[in-house]
Amino acid sequence: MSAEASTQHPAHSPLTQRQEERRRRILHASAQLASRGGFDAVQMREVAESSQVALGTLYRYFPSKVHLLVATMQDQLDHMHGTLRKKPPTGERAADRVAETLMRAFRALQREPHLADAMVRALTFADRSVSPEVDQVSRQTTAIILDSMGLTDPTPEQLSAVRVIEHTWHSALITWLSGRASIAQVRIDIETVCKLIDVTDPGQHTSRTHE
Amino acid sequence: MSAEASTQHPAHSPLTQRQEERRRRILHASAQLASRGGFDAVQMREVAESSQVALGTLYRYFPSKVHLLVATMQDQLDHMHGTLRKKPPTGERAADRVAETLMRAFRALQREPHLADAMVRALTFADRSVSPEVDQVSRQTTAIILDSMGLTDPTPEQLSAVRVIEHTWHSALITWLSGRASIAQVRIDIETVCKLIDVTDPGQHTSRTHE
DNA sequence: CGCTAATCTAGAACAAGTTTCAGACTTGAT
DNA sequence: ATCAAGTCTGAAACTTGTTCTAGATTAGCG
Repeated sequence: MSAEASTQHPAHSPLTQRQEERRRRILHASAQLASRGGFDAVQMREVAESSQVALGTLYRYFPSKVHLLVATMQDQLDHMHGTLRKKPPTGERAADRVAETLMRAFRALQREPHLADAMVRALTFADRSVSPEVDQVSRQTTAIILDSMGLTDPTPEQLSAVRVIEHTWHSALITWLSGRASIAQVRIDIETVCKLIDVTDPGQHTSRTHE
Repeated sequence: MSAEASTQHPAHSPLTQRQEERRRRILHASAQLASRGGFDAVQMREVAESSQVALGTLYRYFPSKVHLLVATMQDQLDHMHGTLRKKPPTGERAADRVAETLMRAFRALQREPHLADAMVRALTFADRSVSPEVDQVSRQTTAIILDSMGLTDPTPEQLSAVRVIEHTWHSALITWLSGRASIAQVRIDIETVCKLIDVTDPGQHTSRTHE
């Protein structure tokens, strides 16, 4: 409950270069193994070996497998946010742009379904001990959605809609990953939930100034 | 890939009475342990011991911990559906009734937060091998929501809205269970997503014939 | 440079999910 | 009642996440 814990994590004090490199190697190995076989294929011993780090060290950097995978997700999300920024969505209405952005993200995940599996399963399986990290992922996701809406100063109603969109996004992803929903179904769900954006702000002409 | 597997599960042929009793004992032990300490407290060895069944037998009835917990959820859901039926929601509009029903279910879960944790974590962590069982839970949830709407013959749009509501329900539950959202926040999310019901069918006077 | 604290390593050990196996018990059909 | 097939039991073994330990290495500092 206290502000910051002990000297456990190297992340708390600025990392030396070698530590930064270790951290990168670990995340890379994690993503690589995840890409192969999903959540189960990310075995801590293998991650340690692949990244040329002792098992104990791996656990010093990431206190659990879930922490590691959530950190991997943060990493990938950062990457994706950058990519999405470069090609902003083109829809007229905010709802369309959000749906477009999420479907674009979804297609990216489809290219590495195993990696997606590992990350999303970790995210939803995370318990309280991972809350800060999961929250960070959530904030990042919110930022992406708000970005695509072109909003800098959302109303509480809009924030609620975004929250629900995120819920739907995660859950729809899970149903797809576990083979219980088709890609088409995911699209429908996303498009459906995006209607909420228009509901929370029906009057506003949310089309962007097409530069 | 074939229709039905080998003679693995006793569930496939009708159970004898003793088998039915064993199954009940197992589910009871599972729920009991889950109520104590959530997902982690449901340890297969303990479940086996509590229900006076050999470990191997437990695995014959439920091929994994996740299968067991999802079955536990089915069980609890059946129970809850029965309870909810007795006191139907009273709201005027369909959206209100759905929100009321879900909040009622939510309050029930709050009474056994550890049990809720075990069941929901299992549900979202389930992989493809549990798809049929998870699907069953999903159908049951859909039935509860449609019931509360008072619909017997929903349109595709309404079904989409219900899907999104379920997504939100699961995901909001997870954020609450992992301490990242307050009860108030969950209520807001549920109420927000329930607006979709009105969107998918704005004209219709969805108030029930108050008998 | 030489010291001290922190970090890293290799490897053993532990915990809980899952599998396996030999033998005892039930069940159903004849 | 008896036999065969299927089921249950108890216990050991195996897997993978996690923790622990003793010693080597590194980093920061006087």
